[in-house]
Amino acid sequence: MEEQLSERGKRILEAVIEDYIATAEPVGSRTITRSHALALSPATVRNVMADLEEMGLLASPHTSAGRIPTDKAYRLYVNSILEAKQNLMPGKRDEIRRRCRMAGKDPAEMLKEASRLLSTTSSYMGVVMAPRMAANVFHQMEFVKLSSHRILAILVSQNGTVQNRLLETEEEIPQEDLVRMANYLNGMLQGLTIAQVRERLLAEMQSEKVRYDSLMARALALSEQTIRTDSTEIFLEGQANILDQPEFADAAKMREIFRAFEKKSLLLDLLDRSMQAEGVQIFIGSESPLLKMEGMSLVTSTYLTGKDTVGVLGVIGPTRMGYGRVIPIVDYTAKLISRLLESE
Amino acid sequence: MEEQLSERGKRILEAVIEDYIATAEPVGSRTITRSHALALSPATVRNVMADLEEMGLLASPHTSAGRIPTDKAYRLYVNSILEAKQNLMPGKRDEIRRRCRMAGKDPAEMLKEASRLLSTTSSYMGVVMAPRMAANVFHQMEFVKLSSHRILAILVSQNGTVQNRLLETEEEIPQEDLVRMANYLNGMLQGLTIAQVRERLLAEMQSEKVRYDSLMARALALSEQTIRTDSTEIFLEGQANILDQPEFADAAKMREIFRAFEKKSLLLDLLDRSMQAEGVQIFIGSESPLLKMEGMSLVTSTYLTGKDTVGVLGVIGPTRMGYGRVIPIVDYTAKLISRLLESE
DNA sequence: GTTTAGCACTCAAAAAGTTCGAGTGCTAAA
DNA sequence: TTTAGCACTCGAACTTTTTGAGTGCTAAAC
Repeated sequence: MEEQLSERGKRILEAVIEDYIATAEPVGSRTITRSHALALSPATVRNVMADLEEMGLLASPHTSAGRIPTDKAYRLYVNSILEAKQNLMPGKRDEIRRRCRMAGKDPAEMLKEASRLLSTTSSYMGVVMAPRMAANVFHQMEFVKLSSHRILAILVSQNGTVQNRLLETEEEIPQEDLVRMANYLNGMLQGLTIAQVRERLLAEMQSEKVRYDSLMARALALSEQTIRTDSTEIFLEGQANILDQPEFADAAKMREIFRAFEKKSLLLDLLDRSMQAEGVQIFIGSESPLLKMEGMSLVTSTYLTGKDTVGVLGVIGPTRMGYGRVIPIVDYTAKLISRLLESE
Repeated sequence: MEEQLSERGKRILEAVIEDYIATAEPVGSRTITRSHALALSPATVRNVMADLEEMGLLASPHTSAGRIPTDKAYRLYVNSILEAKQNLMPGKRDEIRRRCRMAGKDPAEMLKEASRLLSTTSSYMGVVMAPRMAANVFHQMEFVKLSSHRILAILVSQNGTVQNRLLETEEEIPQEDLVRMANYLNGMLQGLTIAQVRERLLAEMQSEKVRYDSLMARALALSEQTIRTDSTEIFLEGQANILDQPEFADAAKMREIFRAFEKKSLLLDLLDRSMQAEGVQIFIGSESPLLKMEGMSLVTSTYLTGKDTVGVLGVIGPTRMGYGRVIPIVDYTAKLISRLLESE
């Protein structure tokens, strides 16, 4: 634990990590001297590896197997990549752009597409969390009368996000009233964020003047119902990709993982956390608070859809993940999506 | 193949199927005499089983194993269940109703919820195909101006289905014009189905009078863009459930299945087919045209969301599925959804 | 003082060999 | 027609053996 990491140690550690990422097999001293042009004999490498093991950077599954990197080693490795700030290979960049057919899609669809994009280009799972509705800017509200007692409420945000809700009313409300209600609300709520809208509606419902205007009261009630829910959407795509990872080959583990991701609330926690900081962030295996994330890592980046509306997207894969490849993909995709979504 | 199925043969076949459904293990003559109160010795059962095998209803994986039912046997079995028209256990019925919290949801969300419902109550996969948009009845169209060159088009069907599309315009269109355009279109398209709307728009775009009214022309163009796509949505839920099925325990098979369902087009074909006929339909393993469906069966039923709008929902599980349980679930859910969705 | 060759040792995985028992088909008696 | 009896089959599960990649240590080489 004490000793400082020498330059040579660093190179060997890197070699182990890269080999392990490539093969998913414990890496032996021999393999390393062959694949990575180090002018060292296996014996020397062995010595160094023993040191690395002592430092908690490598572990051996059993005596006569090679070494595998620990989470601590991955962390070191990833940090050095992040520092280097590698650029995305131009080929990949083109691929991403090409696959990114977003024309005419509304934001929700675009995010789903982005998730799919992340999953196919990384060949792991893509995940995108939509910005909290609360941060969106109110643009317009509309009440569409479907039949005598059914009204469809449509809430449009400035960035094009649409939320609708089907409302059943006790008494029939005439069409003109619906229009007047919408006008009244649209005037009142212009330019507020959805969170502010919510407050404003509640405040307004308390106020004196509303007491005597049943139309307004009703308008407030309806809009309040519409805006009440704020379920953050998460788009998780490419789950089948993780089936290809040898570390999850056994059925029990697979099941566990799929079950874990079925409850999106876990994921939500994690993504929420990575929304705190800007830019690319990485959670490696045990660093994540999700027990079920054992053996998995998450590479995320924040993206913007407007001034204050920030969402998170990223890639989930095995801890043994091609970080060098994935990090730029996530980074670039986040920027691309920000560009495409930012209200002009 | 020749011989007719005797009453006794039928009972034994049924016993084999039910045991196999319960255990997923080949069923031996012994087991049957024990579990199903047949006053017969194993030897007799063996004789009968040999006959059944000859008829192509049973198969043995190898000499010293029990027998498993063939798809042909399942077909026979399922038909007899369908004839019997079992009712859903009242407990299950309550469970379904209770879990079915649909208040305030728009149709798309309700269908997704229904799919989840099917999956949890059956413990297989739930699948719901939304009715083709084309069959929906046009109710209203709305253009919301988001910024100078971005317009959000919202298309509302009579049943509450909403479809929106983000449009970029070359030149800025003033708000009043958007309102006039919407009014013009809404007047023209009232009460038509979406399919008819599409035709009508195209026809109108050809007509003389539009040539000289650029506003109308633009209105038509925008609405045509909005309505152009008709991607049928499919909601597939509970995929993790099939991981619990012993027959898919091995990783390769799982992967194959997940991959197959990732492309929803395959599923679409199959569901489209089952939309031809009314009521509960069953596709057993090899009967399905999907090669990948090997070992899987599909129980579907049509549902209605209006007069002519028909969708399909159902359960996908292993061929070795509890049909007696699943069929009533699917049947009842279809009816429930029809009731909830039918425009009052 | 590193570095490396050499060597005994370890241990999982693969291969080969055993045992076990559920299940069969056939025959002959009930 | 049914059933008891019995020899036979064959995969699953368990054991044993073999194999070889990999290790740690020691002592010689640089």
